[in-house]
Order: sequence, then C-alpha cells, then structure tokens
Amino acid sequence: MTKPPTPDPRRTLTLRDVSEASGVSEMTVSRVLRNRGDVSGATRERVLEAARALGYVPNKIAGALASQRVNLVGVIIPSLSNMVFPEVLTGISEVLEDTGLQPVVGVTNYSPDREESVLYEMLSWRPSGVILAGLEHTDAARAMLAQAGIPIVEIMDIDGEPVDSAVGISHRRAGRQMAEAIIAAGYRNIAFLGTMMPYDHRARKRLEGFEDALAKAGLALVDREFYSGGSALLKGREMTEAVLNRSPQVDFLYYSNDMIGAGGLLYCLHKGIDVPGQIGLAGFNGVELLDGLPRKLATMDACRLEIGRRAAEIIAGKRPNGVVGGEVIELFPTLQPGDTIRK
Amino acid sequence: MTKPPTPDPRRTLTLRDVSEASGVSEMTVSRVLRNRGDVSGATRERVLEAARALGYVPNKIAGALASQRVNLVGVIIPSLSNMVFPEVLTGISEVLEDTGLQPVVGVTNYSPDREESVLYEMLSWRPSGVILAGLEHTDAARAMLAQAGIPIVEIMDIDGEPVDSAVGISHRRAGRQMAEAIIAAGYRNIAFLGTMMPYDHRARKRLEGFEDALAKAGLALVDREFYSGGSALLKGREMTEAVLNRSPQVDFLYYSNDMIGAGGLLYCLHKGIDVPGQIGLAGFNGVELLDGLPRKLATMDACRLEIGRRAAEIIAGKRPNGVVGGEVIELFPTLQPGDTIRK
DNA sequence: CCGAAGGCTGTTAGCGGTAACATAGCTGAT
DNA sequence: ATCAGCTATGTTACCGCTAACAGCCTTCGG
Repeated sequence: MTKPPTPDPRRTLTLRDVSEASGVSEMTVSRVLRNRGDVSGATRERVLEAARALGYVPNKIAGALASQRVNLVGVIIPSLSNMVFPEVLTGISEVLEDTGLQPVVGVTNYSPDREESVLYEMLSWRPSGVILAGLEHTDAARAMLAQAGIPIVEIMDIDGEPVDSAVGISHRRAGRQMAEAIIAAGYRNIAFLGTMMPYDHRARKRLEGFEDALAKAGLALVDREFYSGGSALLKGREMTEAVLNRSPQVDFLYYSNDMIGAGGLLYCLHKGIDVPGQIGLAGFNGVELLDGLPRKLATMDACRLEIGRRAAEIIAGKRPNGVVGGEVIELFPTLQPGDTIRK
Repeated sequence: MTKPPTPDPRRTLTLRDVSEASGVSEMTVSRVLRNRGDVSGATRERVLEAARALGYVPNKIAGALASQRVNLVGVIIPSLSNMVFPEVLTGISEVLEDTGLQPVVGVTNYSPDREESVLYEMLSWRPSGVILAGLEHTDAARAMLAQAGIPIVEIMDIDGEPVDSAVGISHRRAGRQMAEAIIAAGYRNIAFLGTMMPYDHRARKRLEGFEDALAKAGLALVDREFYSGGSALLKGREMTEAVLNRSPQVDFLYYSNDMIGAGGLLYCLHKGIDVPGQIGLAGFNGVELLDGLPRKLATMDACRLEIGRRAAEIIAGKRPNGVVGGEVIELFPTLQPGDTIRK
C-alpha cells in the first residue's frame, strides 16, 4: 500500500512537485526554469531532469499574476479570409519571434461591436501591447485603448487620429495616385467595382481619394458596382459583366481589391476584350496570386509585411504608452502597372 | 493638496477600486460582473454603473488562477496562407461563440518542433481544450497532450492513432477515390504535381492512396513534380509546363491542392489544350476560388467547415480527457467532377 | 411568536507562481 | 584569523480574484 511514484496522473503538476522531486525549494526550481538568477550547474541539471521526467508544464497564469508580466501581444484584425492579414501576421511573428513576446489573434469580421468585445476580452488578459487594424473604433474601444497603459499600434491606415502609435499607408493617397496614373494613360470612362462593407474604411478612403483625383481632372466615375460576400473571384467576373453590359462606353475598371480584379481580368480575357487597349484594369493589394494570372493586373502593394514588422518593433521596443508619445509611421506603396494599363 | 478623484490614471484598476466606488465588498462586485450568485437589483445597478464609469476591465489572469477555469481553447494549425485553415477556424468560432469559450490560434508552419513549442506555450496557459491539425506529432508533444487532462481533438485526418478524439477525413481514401474516378473516365497516363513539404502528411497520404488505386488497376504514375514555397498559382503553371514538356504522353494531371491545380488549368487553357478531352485535371480541397475560374476544376472538398464545427462541439461538450474515451468522427468528402474530367 | 428557509452580503483562505529580502557557505585580501 | 563580498539557496509576502462558508435580515408556515 505504498504511494505510487507518480501520485495522481490526473492532477496537474505544480512547482512544488518538481521541487519535491529534486530536493530544492520551489524558488530555486522557478529560477532554473526561467534561467534567472544564479543557480549552480549541478542543481540546475537535477531540476531540469526532474521537470522533464514529470512532464511539468509551468503555469503562466500564476506566473503572470505574480510577476505582473504577460508575454502576449493582442492582434486584432477584421478577417483571415483575404490573404492580406495573414501576411501582416507573418511580419509581426517574424519580429516578435526573438523577443519572447507572442501574438494572440482576434478576428472582428469588420464589425465594430465585435472589435470592441474582442478587445475587452484581450485586455482582460493584460497583454504587453495591442496591434489592431484601422483607426476607426467604437468610443468604448478607444477609451479602453487609451486607458490600457500599454503600447497600442493601429495599423494599415494613417488617415486619421491614432490613439497611440500607427503604422500604415494613406489609402486616400493610394486612390489618388491610381487615378492619376489611369488618367495619364488616357482613360476617361472609368468605373469602380468594390466591396460593399460599410466598415471597410480603407476601401472607402481609397475610393474617396480616387474620386477626388478624378474630379480634379474634371472627370467623374461613369459607373460603380458593389458586392459583399461570396467568392471574390467569381464576384469579380459577375460585376464586370454587369458593368460592361450596363455601360458599354467604360474603358477602365478600378477594383477595390486584387481578387475581384483578377476575376474581372479573367472575364475580359475570356470575352476576347483587348486589355489594356480597349479596357484597362487595376486592383489593390499586390497579392501573390496575381503572379499566376495570364496577364499581370495593375495594382498597388499595401506594404503588408512591412507594416506587420514595424508594428511589432514598436511594441517590442516600447515603454507603456503615455510615457512617450506615440509615433506615426507612414509607408509608401508602389504602383505596379503590370500589363493592364496602357503605357 | 487633496487626492484627485481618479487617483492614478496609469495604475490599472482592480476589483477593490470598483468596490470602493460602489460601497460594497469586492466579492459582491465580482458576483455582479460574472452574473453569478444572488445580488439585489439595486446593488447590481450601482456596481455596474461604477465599473462602467471607471472603465474597469477584469483581470482574467487572477480570475483564472482563483477559479481554476480558463475559457480558452488552443487551436494549432500549420499555416494561415492557404485558405483551408481559416475556414476550419470559422467553423470552430461559430460553435464556440455561444459557449463562452474562445479560440486562441497558433501557427506551426508545418514544423513539428515549432508545433511542440507552440503547444507547450499554449498548455502553460491551461486552456480548456486543444484542437490541432494532424495525427503526427513529436513524442514530447504527444506526451504533453496525453498528460494535459483536457479534451484534445486532432483534426483534418483520421488515418492514424489519435491521442484523444479526432475529426477528419481519410486522405488515403480520398486519393484512392480520385484515382478510381480518373481511371473510370479512361485516362491512363497520369502525372502527380504536388507539394514537397515532407511534413504535409495529409498530402502524402492522398498520394499514397492515389498510387495504391493506380497500382490496383495495373497503372503507375508516368511523371511527378514537386514544389515548395512561392505563389501556388504561378507554381501550378510552371510545374504543368515542365511536366507536359517532359512527358508529352500525359493525359491527366492530379494536383495536391486546388491552387496549383488552378494554375495548371489556366496554363492549359492558355495553351489551347483541350480540357478535359486531351488532358484532364483534378485538385483537392474545394476552395471557393475555383468558382471564379473559366472552367470548373475537378476537386474533392475537404469538409473544412464541418471539421471545425465538430471539433469545437467535442471540446465544448466534454469532460476532461481520459474521463471518457475519445471519439473519432470520420467525414466523407464528395468528389466534384467539375468540367475537367471526361464524362 | 418561533424557528426554518431563503436572499443578500461579507470574510477568509487560498490558486501557483515570483519579487524582494534574508541567510548560509565560501572566497581572498588584509 | 577576520571580514567584506560573493554565490547559491531559502523565506515571506503578496499578485487580483473566487470558492466556500458564515452571518444577518426578511419572510412565512404552524
């Protein structure tokens, strides 16, 4: 009736178990497992051995509570389904990798309310920083961010007032630039095809900038078409067909993202339309998918990787917010004319 | 020199602050904020008001430590960049939404070592459950999973021995089925084009099943081509070109995923090849992108949404693992012949 | 009019770690 | 030999919250 070597395999292990198994105090075990403070080589070995043998996994909840330090960075993005945010995440992970910080992702589906609740949930875990897409948030969300006492980085967009720091591009400027390039290439009957989501502020700002530039040249959109949901590639085909049927005079199609642009391009090629002679096309984002298309769609890359990297660097290298004012980093997307704008 | 109403806006608030502001004990505040136990309507109002006014965000770290309950579910997947896992995540989120549980995502980039460390990190937060892709893990990872004392669900694949529960499809069977359909359609000179990743066990199993079925019909692959990294669509074009140049007799191209399949399809159409007369094609996954292509690629959907849902249901409705044996749920993908296999 | 049964609120004792300080050996310079 | 100055380890007091239980005040049946 002796106690078995592994007392209760169900109960989760604590520092105490390791400390008993290795004959030192819990504090020493803690020091070994965190590589902090001086511990003799012999003890270190003994402790590590015991921890490994038991299969001990430290309890970060207790550790975080005691040390008031949490190695998590909240990352809040609207969606995972369009390839742009995963790339931002890649940039973030790359940088955080060797800082001991770990990203935790939350998705809002472009809903401000959902963003607010995801943020609340995240802050309740007291992360070391928060990175979130966009500058538009509910009042409550802004208040939470401002109160949090941790570095906050708003990414993707810089047309607005950040709570703390921001890294992104000017979507208004991006829209303007594209319009100018299109006008310079001689197109005059321009249509816009884009997302309907009222909360995709960046797409909205691009369109605003685009129309501003058109107006400055005495032009206006001759048609526009919106969509939401579904396969973007397919929607691109359908919308393009609709626009071309409705407005045969159109000679340029500006898409709010590359995916629907690609659909439109495939449609035009299929219909035997002369691209870019008869009709020109352009999208936005610079997604890698475009490389595989029969013709290269004109686009503007959104600096996604770089945005992720810079945002993470700010978090990794910063003191709690308020201590120093936030910085705003503007990146400049490059226009990639591809093969769908006349030279 | 009186104390200002908001003592130190930097210091983060605790229950005590709310309790002082509302004139009740911390315990009562706690009860109100968690909707647990009996609290009179009047007190509840007062407390909520105070909490709101102060902008209090509860500290889940302390809460979790005290209650030994964590509302997180770890989800470990190989990649975010190929659309299949985001869809699984959607299924998971849908189900967890109304259970109070919250998914936390970790990405392994198909590296077993990375998977092990991500898992370790996650377990150290003592989640209520873990969902992870695949049945192949390092020994240490398997040991951690078995010891964790929480429900574990391995997803996507059921060809192997799960640690606890599993939800997925048989990739061997999927490969076999596709081979049988191809052979039945009269193709005989079949090539495989796929990923090189040695750790994409599911792609490997599909190929194994595929070759088994070929062998049973007295056939063997006439060519094969592998890739890794880069734009899948572009790779699909390039690989297809390479195979067709090298082995002109090929009459069917089986791709390990839809993306490279789509690239191949675009290439064939561009070259004026008769699809599916001269050459047939098929992919795997059933990604929505295919809907937008000029011709529908034959594929097999991988039941991604359903897998996510079922996995989440198991976690949401289950007692700690070991208490009841794990269950294995096999789903059956349907072959979608599209327009790229002869009738 | 009493005691049982609830409803509402407070008190106490941790959860599993870590910061900060205390302590015991051991060195080597004086 | 003596003691400052290490190094290696232990002790104590929380971190912010919640489980469990204790207490008070009503209410109500007998």
